[in-house]
Amino acid sequence: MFILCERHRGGAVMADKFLVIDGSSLIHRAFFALPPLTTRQGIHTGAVYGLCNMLLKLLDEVKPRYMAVAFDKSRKTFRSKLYAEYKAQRKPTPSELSEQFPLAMKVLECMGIRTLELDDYEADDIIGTFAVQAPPEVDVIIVTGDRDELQLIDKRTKVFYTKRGISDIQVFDEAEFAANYEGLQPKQLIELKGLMGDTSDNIPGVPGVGPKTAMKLIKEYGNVETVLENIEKVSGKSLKTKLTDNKESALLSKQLATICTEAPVDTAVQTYELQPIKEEARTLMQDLEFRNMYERFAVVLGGAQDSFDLFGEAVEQEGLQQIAVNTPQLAEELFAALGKAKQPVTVHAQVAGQLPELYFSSAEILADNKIYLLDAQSGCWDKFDSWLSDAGSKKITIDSKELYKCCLCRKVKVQGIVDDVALAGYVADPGHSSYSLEDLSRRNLPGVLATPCENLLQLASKLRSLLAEQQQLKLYEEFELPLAPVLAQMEFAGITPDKELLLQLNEDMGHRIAKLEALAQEQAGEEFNLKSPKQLGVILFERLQLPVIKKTKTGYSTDAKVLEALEGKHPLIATILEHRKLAKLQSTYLEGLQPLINPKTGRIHTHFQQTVTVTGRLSSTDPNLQNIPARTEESRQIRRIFVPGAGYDLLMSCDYSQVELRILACIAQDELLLEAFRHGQDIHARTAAEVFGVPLDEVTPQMRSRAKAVNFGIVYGISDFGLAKQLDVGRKEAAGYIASYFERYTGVKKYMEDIVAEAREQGYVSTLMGRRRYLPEIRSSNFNLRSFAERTAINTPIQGTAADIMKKAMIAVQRELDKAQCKSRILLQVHDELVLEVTEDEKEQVAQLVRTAMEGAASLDIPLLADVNCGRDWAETK
DNA sequence: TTAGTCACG
DNA sequence: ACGTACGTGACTAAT
Repeated sequence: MFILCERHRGGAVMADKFLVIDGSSLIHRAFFALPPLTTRQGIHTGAVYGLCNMLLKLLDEVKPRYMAVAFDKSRKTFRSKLYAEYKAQRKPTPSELSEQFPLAMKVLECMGIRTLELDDYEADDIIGTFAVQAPPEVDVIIVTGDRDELQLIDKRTKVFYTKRGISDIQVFDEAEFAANYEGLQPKQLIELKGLMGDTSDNIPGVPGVGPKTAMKLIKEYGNVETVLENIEKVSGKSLKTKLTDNKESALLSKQLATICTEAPVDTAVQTYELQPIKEEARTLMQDLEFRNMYERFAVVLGGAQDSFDLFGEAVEQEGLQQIAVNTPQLAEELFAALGKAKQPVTVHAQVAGQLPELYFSSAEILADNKIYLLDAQSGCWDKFDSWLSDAGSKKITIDSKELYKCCLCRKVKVQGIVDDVALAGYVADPGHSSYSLEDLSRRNLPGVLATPCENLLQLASKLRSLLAEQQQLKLYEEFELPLAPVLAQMEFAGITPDKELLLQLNEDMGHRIAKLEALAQEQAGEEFNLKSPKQLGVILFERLQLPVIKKTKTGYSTDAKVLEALEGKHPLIATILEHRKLAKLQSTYLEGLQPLINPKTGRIHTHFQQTVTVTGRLSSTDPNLQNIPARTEESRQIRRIFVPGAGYDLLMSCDYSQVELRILACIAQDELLLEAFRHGQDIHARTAAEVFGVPLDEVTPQMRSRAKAVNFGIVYGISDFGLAKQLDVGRKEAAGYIASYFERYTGVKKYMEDIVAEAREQGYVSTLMGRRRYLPEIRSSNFNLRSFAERTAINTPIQGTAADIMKKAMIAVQRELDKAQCKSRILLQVHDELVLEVTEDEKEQVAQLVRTAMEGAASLDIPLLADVNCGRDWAETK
């Protein structure tokens, strides 16, 4: 979402960062530190691969606005230095190393990152020039494996120095430098070098003066010149002689060690601004066999990503003209073409860098061998807003949510999207892992690989007829298609975190974890990584000889169940359990959420995936806001982080009460279950009464909790083993519960048998709304596979129907909010819960509206119930 | 990249 | 006589 990713400009909160990389020293480091990776053609790529990985990390962490990579042009001294290392380490030859430089430069340039080299200058000098001449409002960060460059540190210039290898970075600013160099100024580094010299750089210095003496002298006199003026005051006769005899050498050495800050390079910082990655980089990465590298860069730099492959390729292959709409004439031309289109127009939205782009095509436009590209910077976009929001102008797309979002940035509500082929493909068969244009075309248009526009048009018509055949058109048109704009609104809105609280909780958690770590080391009697199940296994089961309860494929199991069983046998166990819990909370929720707070909006914009799950549920990623802790009081504190944003007063949580069991009752037509719900009974207590054969008012809390587990188990496709494990009772006892359950709930029992038989016959199961899931393995002769498919057959109609109902509810809630022109809005969906942001004055109205919409989303034989709660944070809404 | 672990409904 | 609850995503270590 470009508008949200846009950098702060003017009145910036943070200064722009200029990342200046010493390509030579890093390649050198990487070359010797990393495994000698080669391609099939025998090209050494290890060092460049390492450099790329490092850049990715830097881009991600530093988020620079500008970047340049400097290389040494004259590499003679460099080479001789390398040869010694080569002899010592038996690594690839220096000539192979020198080949790394042009390769690295090629890769960087291909990605759109500027590289620099200059005759008669070293990388140092180029870097020094940037450090001094970059505009004062820019922060400069130098990344290097060369300690000399520490002399460039000043208020706005930091050095990331790579210690051994390239992954271990030490950050030097003025304070860190002082701490490492006994209080010297960074600029005094050259004075040190002037006296002690540097053999690897052929700087002679004063023979016989090493780091210790040099440091002492410079600390006392400040610079080489003053030292030389005061030779007679220096203690030690031989030192006096050495200094006297090497005055010239000392002064020359100082000069040699001084990095030039006036190299003739282009210092106009704008020309180093990072750009979205160029498409050519993809091919080069493939040639070099760098897996995922292009995509990883595309993520940090921006640029076309996967689902658009086909567009890019087709444009080239077919010799189509891609027309960037950036003049009023071209805008007029496109506008006319859109007006003339008899068939729907295909629109593809994507975010390149920070800007949304729309690609337009249609059968007619294609006949002219054209594709139009419109971006937000062109100044022509306004003209198309009305077309985009005109319901009569039919549009076909893939990923309509992205299109909605791109236009929401401009406050335009897109209408007239008649097809989203990804959603169509997903409804037709939700079992695939990808619904990209390429994969959809491969699966549904065998042998036809045309232009993206043609593929979209063909896919839309083909999938439509398939859906009609499968009686899924309604599901597609009335559930999935209209849900997309609702999700777009939710993602666009995002949810506000209380950043202060987040940092506070993180700090507290950090202290608690540190204490536990120390305690664990003490209790174990040795140091080990608590986060490593493997190391922990060795400690527990070999050193401490604790009984092995469970094994995994690779060794001992150390999961919470196992640890709980061992609790009490050794004090370490309790420490580990506590540490695990806290470390999880910290890394996933406290640390993990921070980078996902959008700097522009200050909010967290999750992504709701509409084509991921096999059951029809949504999923949430980057971050996953559907698994924020809730189950224990302590972990629920994390939910306090989520608060109403500016202009809102409360969060409102609306959740369905027992949807899945209600749905089970209806699908199974089980009289007992239906009756329980009709009478509004506590469903788990009622189940307990039935299973344990006692009157409702004699059900104990333990009986109720067991019955609750039975109810869950039923929905999952119960087994005595699973239930026994869950309840921590014997298998026979669990089997007994199940038997008595089925004795009472005969409708449920029959449903389970029938649905498995139906799945076997048809090859799929369906939800009440006709959503299908194919289960080919239900006919497998492999017991495991078949059993799994059978449990799935039982669960999917229940989970899937619940998902369908929630989708319908969301569409209704959004419609009603819009109709009533409410400011309040939906932010999150957590399977059976909606979270909204509301204003105090709309509170009652919205509560009423949401409850009505949710409870009316389906008419079953029994009523649906939704509970509504408000609070000043998410934890309070329970 | 995979396996283990654990957060949610 | 098989070996097991359904559906997700993120983080970490180790390959």
